[in-house]
Amino acid sequence: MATLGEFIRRRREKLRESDRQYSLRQVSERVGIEPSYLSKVERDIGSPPSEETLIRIAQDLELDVDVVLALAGKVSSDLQEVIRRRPELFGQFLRDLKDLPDHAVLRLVREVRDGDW
Amino acid sequence: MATLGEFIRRRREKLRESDRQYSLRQVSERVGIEPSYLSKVERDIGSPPSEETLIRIAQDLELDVDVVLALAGKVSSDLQEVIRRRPELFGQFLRDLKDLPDHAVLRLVREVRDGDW
DNA sequence: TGTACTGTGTACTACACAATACACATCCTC
DNA sequence: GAGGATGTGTATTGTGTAGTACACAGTACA
Repeated sequence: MATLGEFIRRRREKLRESDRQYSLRQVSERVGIEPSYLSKVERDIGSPPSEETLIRIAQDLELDVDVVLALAGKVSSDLQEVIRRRPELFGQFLRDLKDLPDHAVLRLVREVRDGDW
Repeated sequence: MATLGEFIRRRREKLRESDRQYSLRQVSERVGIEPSYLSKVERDIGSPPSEETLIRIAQDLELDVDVVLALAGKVSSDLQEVIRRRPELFGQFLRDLKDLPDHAVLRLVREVRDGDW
């Protein structure tokens, strides 16, 4: 798995092949941070940006927010909120799901979506 | 719902009715923090303790760790880890479950526990 | 060939977090 | 009524977070 910095840099350079708007400076300007800071982020120097900044970066580069946050060692605050509202329920549930293979979890996902809840 | 401080204080005073070992000072000593700090925590003054400290408090008072962390606005780092390992999968899943009533989630919990996974 | 843009290095900073240290007044209880 | 235990007020602190500011060297291109 890539680091946060590698992941962002690769994506930005990919987008830049077909669109000059994706230089480090232009992205940093749209996102609202200093170019030197984005440069550091892309080289994994220092602590990763805040959740808000990571979300803006992910959006500008059309990346999955949860994946970007995960690479930064974070969990989106709205997901945390889901757990905090019912800590016993979701705490236990997640620990039960922890080691289930993807396909088993996906089966549950489909069940919830199709079911008559 | 009670605040973190109220919740801890009530529990400690309850335990203390039948066991003098649960004075603020004695709990703080077992937990490894200053009495004045625990006093502030119980009165919701300042920012809540770190995850590690909250876990030790919860264990000393025999409280559910996830509930105590939730009252402090936190989510246990091992639960966060579960999400960070598979952010797309669990991100979507949790958002799907967000508004499901308890009984429906419990049905899923039982399914996972009893099922042939 | 200069000017405009590229990414990067160094120094600095404001703020929040997670506490400690210690004195103080009050209360049991023997 | 003396000594220890109880909870609390005030001041202070070290560490990490999340950046900014700005100068600098290399590259592109017109």
